[in-house]
Amino acid sequence: MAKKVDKEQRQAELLESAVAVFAERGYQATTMDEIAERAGVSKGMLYIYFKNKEALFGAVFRWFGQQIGELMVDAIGDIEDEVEQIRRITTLWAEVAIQQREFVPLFLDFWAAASLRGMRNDYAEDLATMYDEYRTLIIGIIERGQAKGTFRAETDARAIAYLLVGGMDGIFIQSWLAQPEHLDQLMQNAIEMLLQGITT
Amino acid sequence: MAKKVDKEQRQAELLESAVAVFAERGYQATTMDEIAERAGVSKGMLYIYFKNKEALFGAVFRWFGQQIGELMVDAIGDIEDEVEQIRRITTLWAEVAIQQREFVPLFLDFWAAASLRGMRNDYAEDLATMYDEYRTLIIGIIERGQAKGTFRAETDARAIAYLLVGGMDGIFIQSWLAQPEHLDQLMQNAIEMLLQGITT
Amino acid sequence: MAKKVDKEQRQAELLESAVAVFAERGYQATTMDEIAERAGVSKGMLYIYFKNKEALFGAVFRWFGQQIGELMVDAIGDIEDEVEQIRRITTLWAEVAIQQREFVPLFLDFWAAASLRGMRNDYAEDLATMYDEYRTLIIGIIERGQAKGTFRAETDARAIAYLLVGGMDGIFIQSWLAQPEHLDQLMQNAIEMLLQGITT
Amino acid sequence: MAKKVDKEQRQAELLESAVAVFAERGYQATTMDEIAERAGVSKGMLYIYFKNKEALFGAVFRWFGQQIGELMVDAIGDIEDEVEQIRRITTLWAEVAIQQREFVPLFLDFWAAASLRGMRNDYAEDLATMYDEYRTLIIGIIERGQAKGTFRAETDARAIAYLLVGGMDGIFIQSWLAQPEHLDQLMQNAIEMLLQGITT
DNA sequence: GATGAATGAGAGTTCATTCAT
DNA sequence: TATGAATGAACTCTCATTCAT
Repeated sequence: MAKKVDKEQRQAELLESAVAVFAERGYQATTMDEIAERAGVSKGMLYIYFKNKEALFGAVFRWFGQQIGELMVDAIGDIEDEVEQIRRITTLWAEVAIQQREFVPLFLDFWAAASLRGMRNDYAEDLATMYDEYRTLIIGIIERGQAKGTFRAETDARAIAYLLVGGMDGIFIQSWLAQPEHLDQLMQNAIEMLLQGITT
Repeated sequence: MAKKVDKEQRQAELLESAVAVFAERGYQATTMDEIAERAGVSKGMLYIYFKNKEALFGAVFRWFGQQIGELMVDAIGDIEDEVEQIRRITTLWAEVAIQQREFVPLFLDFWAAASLRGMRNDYAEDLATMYDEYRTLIIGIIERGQAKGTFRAETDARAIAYLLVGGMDGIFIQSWLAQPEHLDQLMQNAIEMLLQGITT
Repeated sequence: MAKKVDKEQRQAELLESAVAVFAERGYQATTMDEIAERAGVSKGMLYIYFKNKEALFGAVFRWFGQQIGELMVDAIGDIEDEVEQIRRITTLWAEVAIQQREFVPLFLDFWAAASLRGMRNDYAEDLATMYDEYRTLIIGIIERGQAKGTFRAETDARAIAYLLVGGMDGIFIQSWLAQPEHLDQLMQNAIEMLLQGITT
Repeated sequence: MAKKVDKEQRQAELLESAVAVFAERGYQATTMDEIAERAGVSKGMLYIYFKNKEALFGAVFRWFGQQIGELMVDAIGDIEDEVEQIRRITTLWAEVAIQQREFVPLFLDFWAAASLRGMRNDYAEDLATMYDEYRTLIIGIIERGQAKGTFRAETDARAIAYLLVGGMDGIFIQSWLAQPEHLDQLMQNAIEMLLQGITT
């Protein structure tokens, strides 16, 4: 009886349009008109599904984090060896950095948004949580590797997790700016040297 | 002839105010009124010293890059040992990340700005140049270390430079979000493990 | 769907208000606020219907040109005799100059606008086209008159058109400045003498 | 003892610079900075010689009117025949319109300025006076011609003056817009036909 | 006298958000 | 339910004018 398009699907469509426009223009330069137009709905519609522009951005933001988290978990799902798992995650990151190049500005916007606006928003918290999950994933790998004897016992798993997650983010940015020819090789080499430092 | 203060000093004052407000509010949320008020001058004054808001932001940006570059060069100036030089740079970064915590949002804004607005701006280029200099500095250290036999000959100096510079940026962000208790220790540990992988 | 009034009517209303304010104050001194207030709408509304102030002025300008063109064509519509047609056009001009006195400044602004701003605007072109049409109308009358033998064969129709159109414009301005008591009589006399020069 | 440059000469220099810039940019777009720079003096200097921007424009305006008036008087100075005098004035106008093409926008600005700002300014009055002088000059010619029998007794000298002055102004504008190839010929033809109508 | 740094009121323009239909 | 016309606060930027030096 009600409209055919169910709410969830509609929301997903709006989100998709928002992602595209935010990535193209950046948060500030993006107008609600543009998102509505891209989604093929009225502007008023956006305000039914999302409280305001910032909430829409927040939704995009969380959706993205989820996607990446899933990718990471998938990437290591069927691999036993911990060293290989670290390698896979790195490779995944390089792939994303290369293939999804157009979303880098979006990430930078996420970070910028998270760093501001004081206590009002919860971006910072969301982002922190998101990264915490990534680090926890890596810490788990390292610790399992240590239990097996693959990684040195004295390795500071938390430090490695920070360096890896941070490093990959940094390389993300750097690659966007510098566009090195063999980014994937570069990242792989970097990780190998780090692995050399922590494997037995 | 001039009225009160000399032009260079006045420009520096305005820059200082701009840095403070941009760091507090972010580029977009910052108004020229606010900067002028903070500097204790009229709004029109800003437009005498800087063509427009973006140019002012650009000036802040370049000033920052210069500061950090100088800090890095100073930090390793009187040190002979290459391993120690790497450690010093890392320590410096940690110090900056901790002590200048309020400027992290500014950097995120720099990146966000650099990633957008197409070909119009030259932030991206400036930023790329800046990071290239940092990397060149590190590559120089590694290569000198390799010549001395401190670092393994097969070490990919460029990859290390990317990981270090990117990694430090990443840790910068991560530390801002997560506020780990012993960030400096964490970074030091991470670097030690990496050094273990590349020293002979 | 639409809120209250239909778009075309709304546009016409805004145009009307704009005409009034532009005529009163001149292009530069007119503010968008003032136009909006006169129209009883918000300032933002103006920007929905017209891209910017200049575009609004351009619309006013074209609307005016159209009105006058129509008046001229109407004025000679049901008249056979060419001499009489010339007289009618002159009379019309005098009527407009007298009755629509408040719009003279607007015309002067059109001209001033057309003469400036380099290639960016197309006022000059629009204005040239508009006047070309008026001249073509007059040339047509003269030539038909020549074919009939009413006007001398050696009459330079184009020169007459220039003198008439230019002359009327000039008289327009002059009358605004000097406010002669019997402008219509004056113009009629002038035209009669010119007609004496070109009729057989 | 005092400065070498005497006040009058200085004022004339400033005026000259102002004329050039106003003609290039139009009244509104012209900045006091630009005039000062062109004159090679400080901005403050301008305000010593002219009360404000409008006063400067007014001075330019009156200076121009004077120049043209002198040109007209000179043009007919040594000519006896009234018909020829009319022809000379027309020729002069054509010459000015062609050779001083860059000043047309300035005139349009004069007119626009004169037509606005209510009672505040005296442009309108100045302009009216100026044109009145031109017309008086022409009326004088016509009347002398009538006295001699060159022009028909029933000719309305005032109407002719209006048509001529207005017509020439109009042609001025038209020529600026349309840039006809043989403007001088065109104007001459027009005047000849008019003369045919009024000569015996 | 002469300067030009400094002012600040005021303009055009944008766009997130609302709400009558 | 869905729309998109309408709002208006807020922003950037300009420039005539002043006045301390």
